[in-house]
Amino acid sequence: MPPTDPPPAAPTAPAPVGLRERKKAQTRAAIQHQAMRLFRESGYSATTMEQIAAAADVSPSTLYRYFPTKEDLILQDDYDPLLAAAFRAQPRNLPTLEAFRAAVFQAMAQIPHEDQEEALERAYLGYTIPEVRARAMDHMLVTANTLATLFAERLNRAPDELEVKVLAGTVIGALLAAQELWIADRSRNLFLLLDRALQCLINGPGDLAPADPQEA
Amino acid sequence: MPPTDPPPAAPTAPAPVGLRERKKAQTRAAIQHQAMRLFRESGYSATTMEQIAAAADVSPSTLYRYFPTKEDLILQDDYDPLLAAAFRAQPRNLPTLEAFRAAVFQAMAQIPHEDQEEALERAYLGYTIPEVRARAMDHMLVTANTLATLFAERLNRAPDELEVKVLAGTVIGALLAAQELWIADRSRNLFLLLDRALQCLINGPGDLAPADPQEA
DNA sequence: CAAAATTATGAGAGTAGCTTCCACTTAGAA
DNA sequence: TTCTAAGTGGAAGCTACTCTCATAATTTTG
Repeated sequence: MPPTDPPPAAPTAPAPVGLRERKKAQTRAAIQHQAMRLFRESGYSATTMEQIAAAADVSPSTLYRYFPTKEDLILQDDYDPLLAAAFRAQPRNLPTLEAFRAAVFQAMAQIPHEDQEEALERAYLGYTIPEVRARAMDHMLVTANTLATLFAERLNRAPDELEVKVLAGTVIGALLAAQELWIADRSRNLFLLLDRALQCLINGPGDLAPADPQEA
Repeated sequence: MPPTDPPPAAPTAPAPVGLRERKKAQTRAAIQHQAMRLFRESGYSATTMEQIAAAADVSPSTLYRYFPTKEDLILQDDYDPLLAAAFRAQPRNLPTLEAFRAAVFQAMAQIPHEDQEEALERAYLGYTIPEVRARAMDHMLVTANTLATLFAERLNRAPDELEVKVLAGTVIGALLAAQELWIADRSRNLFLLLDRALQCLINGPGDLAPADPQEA
């Protein structure tokens, strides 16, 4: 039911052991790296799949096997499982949203700094290029369902209960709000914005005072 | 900055007066109607743009002039201005979310029943076909910004304030939750689900009780 | 009412990404 | 070493989509 997932195995979860798996991960990384370089230098749409294949020293058919669509070159990563694990590890007495907020930061802390940089660059491209942004937004639906499942699990409720889904939805909405402000001014700290957005959900009554820009 | 919008004039807002405008609206409707029929009969991807053009009795180039992409055949409508107008017409003393809830139903009431049916069918297709869903989700961003502007206007705040954007984001999240439940079981009333989802936002503390499935 | 200006339409060729097919090579296991 | 399975490469086809220019219709103007 959820949207398309990358057929080839994800890069992180099961650390590659065999020689084959290692080469595969290597090829994937090389392709993605070269693609990002070309996008940076020549622009996304001006870069053809053939150019990327050539730069990464593989054939177009191989490229297509690793990244079924051009957008996947930007979108593919998989930090969601990391976040899920961090969330499950939160103490049960914490309110759901607080637990989520903590999980976000713990998960982020596990990602090497250089990978964070790259993820941010991909996030930016993923927002500015319409086709990619569309796919990225689509992935938000998957994330929303993942969140609903996690929340339901924690709350002893069904994942398809309206209230649970709404809660997950609001979190997604907060993420979007933070992301958008970051895109508008990338000198701001995305994670700080994210934290503040979640804080709005936590203490917010959902509604604001009409005129006064102050609410603590 | 917002995603691509349909270049040709929208069908609703300024009621077509001249002969030219009327013919244009007619052609647009014919194309979209034929496209939906073909999609229903043969499936989305199995239907080519040429077939649609032929069925609507126009040339492919004309088809592209009306609907720049295949997805637009499903996505194009413009009820957002209707909603905006309805929201602006709400009494100022109503809390923001309540005003929005009322606006949704007032706007919906203005849409002829048959058009509602068609909109629902398009919404369904727009969710089940991955490429289209991606574009639909992308449009959610535009809607989120529209909402932020409307809310900011009503609250005497800046539209790019985090709290305002978060509020708009949560509304989007609630809409998504309702839509998803409706997709899972289309015999349910989408607007009722939507209402309940918004209600969750209004009275919800944002967080739920852990074990008890009851909260009134 | 007729001519001019504006705008919609049609036809065609061209681009490029995605997708598929088949033959080949290479890595890992018995 | 031999068998098996998987990754790889080359080429071709399909189709969404773009661009240009000539033609036809509609509106406006004289």
